[in-house]
Amino acid sequence: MSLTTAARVRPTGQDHYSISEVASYTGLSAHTLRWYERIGLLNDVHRSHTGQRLYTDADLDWLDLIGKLRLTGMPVADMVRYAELVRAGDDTFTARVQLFREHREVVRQQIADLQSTLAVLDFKIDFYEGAASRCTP
Amino acid sequence: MSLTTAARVRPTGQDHYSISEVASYTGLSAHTLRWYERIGLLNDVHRSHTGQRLYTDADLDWLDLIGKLRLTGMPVADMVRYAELVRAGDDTFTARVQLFREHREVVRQQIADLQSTLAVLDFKIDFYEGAASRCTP
DNA sequence: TACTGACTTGGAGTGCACTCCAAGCAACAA
DNA sequence: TTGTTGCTTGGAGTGCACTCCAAGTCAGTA
Repeated sequence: MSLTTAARVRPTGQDHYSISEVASYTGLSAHTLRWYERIGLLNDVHRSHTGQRLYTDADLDWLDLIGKLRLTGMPVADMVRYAELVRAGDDTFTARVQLFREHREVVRQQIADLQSTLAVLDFKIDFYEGAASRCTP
Repeated sequence: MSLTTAARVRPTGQDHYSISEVASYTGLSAHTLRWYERIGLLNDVHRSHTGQRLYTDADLDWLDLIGKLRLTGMPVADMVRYAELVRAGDDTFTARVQLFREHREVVRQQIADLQSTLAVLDFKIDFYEGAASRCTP
């Protein structure tokens, strides 16, 4: 759910990255990157003359955003929907902002839920520590 | 991920609730409640003379806790592990508190991730609204 | 030339957390 | 007596998000 041990550095600013460089940067597997492309979550990636994928900085920016949304539990289908809106052009600004507004509420609710759970965890930990200290005074 | 339209009220304080009452209270389905019991996430539930489940207030308390942990994305297997520790008795206090400490860090990281996403969403929404207001001044 | 390693594909497989199904039983209403 | 409702079971099915596989291509090195 969090960072991997990958480098997470954009290799050189060369604006064309191999799939393994992108995998290492994003923490996604090469499999997943190809799958994202297949389902339309990523625009068709440029190819070298031998057919290998060359990702651009714009692709990495997009993957950064997707990664954030994914961390919030947004379903892949919803992210694909957003990708389609972006591809459809500037007429979809209203739809996009609405999608984000709705998702912002979801995220706020999640934060509230997590904070309430955090309170419970704190309480439980205090309880168990209190019990332990009473057992070993 | 959040509340359903269910009642979410403990019916009467009668200390024995049918599976459908518990389903309505917790927002889980009756299927899921039986499944939780089967996998050991819930202790064996008391039965009526006809074999129907009668949940106690203690069961509801437990389900409240499980629900909190579930909201934080704790895997069911980990929750089962905790349930086993509780069943194993007071010798497992240390293990339990360690489990909670570790999970607390996970939850804190999730909150941080969500807040960073929230900032991105705010930025995107401001951007799209700015663009919209420039188009329709 | 032979090998290694990184890449390509479509389709099949995996793990998780449910979710449903078919068949059956008990209590109650018309 | 005949429904209807609500419950029971083990096992099979579902949807999601990957994850892997087999067979093949290409570039670079020994």
